[in-house]
Amino acid sequence: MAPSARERILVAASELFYGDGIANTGVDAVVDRAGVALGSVYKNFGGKDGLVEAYLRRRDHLWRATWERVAADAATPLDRVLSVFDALLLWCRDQGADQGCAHVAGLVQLPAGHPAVEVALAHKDHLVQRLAELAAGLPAVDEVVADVAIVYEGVLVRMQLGADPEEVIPRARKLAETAILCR
Amino acid sequence: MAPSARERILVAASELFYGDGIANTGVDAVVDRAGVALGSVYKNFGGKDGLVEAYLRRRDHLWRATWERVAADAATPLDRVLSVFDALLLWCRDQGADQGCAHVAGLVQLPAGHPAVEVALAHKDHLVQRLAELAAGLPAVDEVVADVAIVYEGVLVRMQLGADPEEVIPRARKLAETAILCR
DNA sequence: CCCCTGGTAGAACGCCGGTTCTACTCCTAG
DNA sequence: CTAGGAGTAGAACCGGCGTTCTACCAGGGG
Repeated sequence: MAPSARERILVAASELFYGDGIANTGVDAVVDRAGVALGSVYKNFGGKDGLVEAYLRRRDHLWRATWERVAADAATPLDRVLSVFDALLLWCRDQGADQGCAHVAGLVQLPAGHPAVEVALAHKDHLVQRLAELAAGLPAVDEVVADVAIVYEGVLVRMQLGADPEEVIPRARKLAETAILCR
Repeated sequence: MAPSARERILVAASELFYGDGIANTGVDAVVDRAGVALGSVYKNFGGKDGLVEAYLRRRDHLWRATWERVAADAATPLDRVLSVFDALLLWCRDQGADQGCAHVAGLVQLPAGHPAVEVALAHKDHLVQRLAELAAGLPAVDEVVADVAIVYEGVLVRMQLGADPEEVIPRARKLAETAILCR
């Protein structure tokens, strides 16, 4: 069956908010791209703020799913922490990440107090939280997580600046690995 | 003598654009904070776009100056590449960087084709360019630069997410160092 | 059969913010 | 002394965009 208006809106918003920026994307543009009535946006999300929040929430959901799928295949604690990079490469191959992290971008663009801000912060909290769980078994877990988090955020920005995912993500993985091993 | 209106505007714009976001900061807000007439903004910068461009240009200028000052004190090629982190720590201590990199933020917020976009890109070009020059003498310069760039961008994002500069910058420096040495 | 839910279509409102304009003041170089 | 550049103060314009409202339509469960 045809996807619901809600889903179509969310997909269109995702592409536009991520590609052109949140402030630069009008509700009208989302409506046009989704091929949907303006009212449907307000029926489903209550307004642009709600739409932005749902957009980040959905992206968070999708990311966690692909990461978990990849992490499940990792055997050792080392491979498990480094699975963020494998998941990221997978993510880039079918979604692209040439605008960096949508949640960091959200934090930059949204005014303090915007409902979507806490979603973005929760996304990042979850990142280090989950990294710590996956690193269990390694010595100095906190140190490892802090290092991996730096490299992870860094590679996202580098891609935003035009770096090739296929080249830079493996490099980041290696970088994080030697940081963990050569301590 | 009292600073010129142009300078006052630039300082106020810097604080507001960086702290609250570019799109979220109206020209009026800049005018109020600078204690200046609205006309002075348009006399000096031609409009908000020009002001944004000048804001990023000035920040680029300031950053290069502090980096060069720090880099000049480094004796070995290793210390020279790693001087970005020393400079960053210095920068954070008197300007703060709790919103991450202003140029990356600019790229996220500004529509494609905005005059300030090329300023931001030039800033990042210069970063890797200068890193390569400073790394001269080390084996595999390109690899080193790519790694350091990742770590540098990463630590900026981590600070934006609330990490303490005094803790995370030294960690990033160490991280980059072991990446270079344990190759 | 009917009503409720979800969706459509389009007009209209209202505000915010970037921009422009005019008139006035102060200071300094020539 | 004076002309011009820099700055001020404030009003006014206007376009974009988020939001609201009304009227209408399809379908499925009670």
